[in-house]
Amino acid sequence: MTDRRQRLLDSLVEITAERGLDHVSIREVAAAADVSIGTVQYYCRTKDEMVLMAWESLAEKIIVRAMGGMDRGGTVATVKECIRRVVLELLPLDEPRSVESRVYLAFAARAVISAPLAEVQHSLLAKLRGYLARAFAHAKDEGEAAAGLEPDAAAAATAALVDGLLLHMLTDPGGLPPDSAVAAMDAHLDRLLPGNP
Amino acid sequence: MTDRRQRLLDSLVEITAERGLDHVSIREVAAAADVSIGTVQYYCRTKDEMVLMAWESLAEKIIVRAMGGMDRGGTVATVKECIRRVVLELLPLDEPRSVESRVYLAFAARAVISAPLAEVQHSLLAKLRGYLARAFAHAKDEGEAAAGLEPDAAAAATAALVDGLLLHMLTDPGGLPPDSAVAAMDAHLDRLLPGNP
DNA sequence: CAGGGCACCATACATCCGTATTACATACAC
DNA sequence: GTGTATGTAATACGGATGTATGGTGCCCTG
Repeated sequence: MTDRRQRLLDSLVEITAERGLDHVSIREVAAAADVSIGTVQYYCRTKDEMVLMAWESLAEKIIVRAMGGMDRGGTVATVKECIRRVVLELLPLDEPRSVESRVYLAFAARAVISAPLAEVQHSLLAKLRGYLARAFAHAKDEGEAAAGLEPDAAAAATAALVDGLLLHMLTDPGGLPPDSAVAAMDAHLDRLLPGNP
Repeated sequence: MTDRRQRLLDSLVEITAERGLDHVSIREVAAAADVSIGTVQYYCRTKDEMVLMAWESLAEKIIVRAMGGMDRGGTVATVKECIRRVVLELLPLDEPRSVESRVYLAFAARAVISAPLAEVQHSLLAKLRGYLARAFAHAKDEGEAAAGLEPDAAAAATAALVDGLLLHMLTDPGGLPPDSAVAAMDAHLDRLLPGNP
């Protein structure tokens, strides 16, 4: 079944999180998943295809978890709280999300060079920005937004801030501890959507 | 002379910008700089050392240009304009800065894995945040800042936003064109430092 | 002029990589 | 029962990589 394929992609993610995307090889993935090289080749014709499939799999997982974040934990009072949950879900605030973020960053960095990977990144960011833009527009309708707020621009800035905080948390953990990152995000949202909660 | 060493590091940067940090090899660098493998080894004992030296060289160049940005172009009216010049200097808004940003991102992504590279990144971000924090503090003293602005937090958020915009411009150019990135940065600064210019 | 250090080069070696090929099982079709 | 598809494995091959080694010209000092 396809769970064999997924185990291979999970192994790739694991290796990438621990040692970086450059240390990923067919042999390493095969060993980590405890299968032969031939089996890896059976599911992924080429290494580039394997990396692309893993990236698609991870991007899907990220977007599902982030978007689903607003549903969990009962009802939400304000649009701001809704947005806050989504973006905080994307930051490396615990071990599993740290793994995910490290791999996300590795794939994103490679997307600068690889067109197929860039396509996945484009789709991921488009969904995130789209969701945020709708949320900001809704907040504007509800009168929760700051004067003159443009939903699309606010969405682009918020998405960029999330990834910037993620980048700095991962590459300079001493300079930007988790608390500061969350505080920066909260201050940003407070500026865009003033109000109590 | 040491210009030989610098030519090697420049070649490494060039290769990284065009094909990514994984395609950097001693042979490729030697060929790009039109020297022998042995010469590369003479200046850099190991490949990791070569990459680290290139990263240190680039980080220095980036910080000098960004900090120096406020001096160029005559006097500056406001603190906001001063900050704006520095951060816009860091975005990939033309070819040379696009090259620089691509390489910066490649090094930053590797800093997640490599401690020596992370140290350089920490130093780079500390200088940037330090400068921004002093600027925000100065703006606060001058009464140009929004109510309740905390210089350190504003600096961390601004630095993160710059790198987030950089990341999205490079990995999803279709989703975040240069104009939108500049607009997002301007809107961010307007929120922190309201006022005419 | 003798000699030593510096900058540079060519080559060799072991290792790892991506991929292709071949073979071996099991299961299901006819 | 024979044949065919599917999943898994073992191995081979050409190429690239990091590094070590030995050698060559050249300048400078004595």
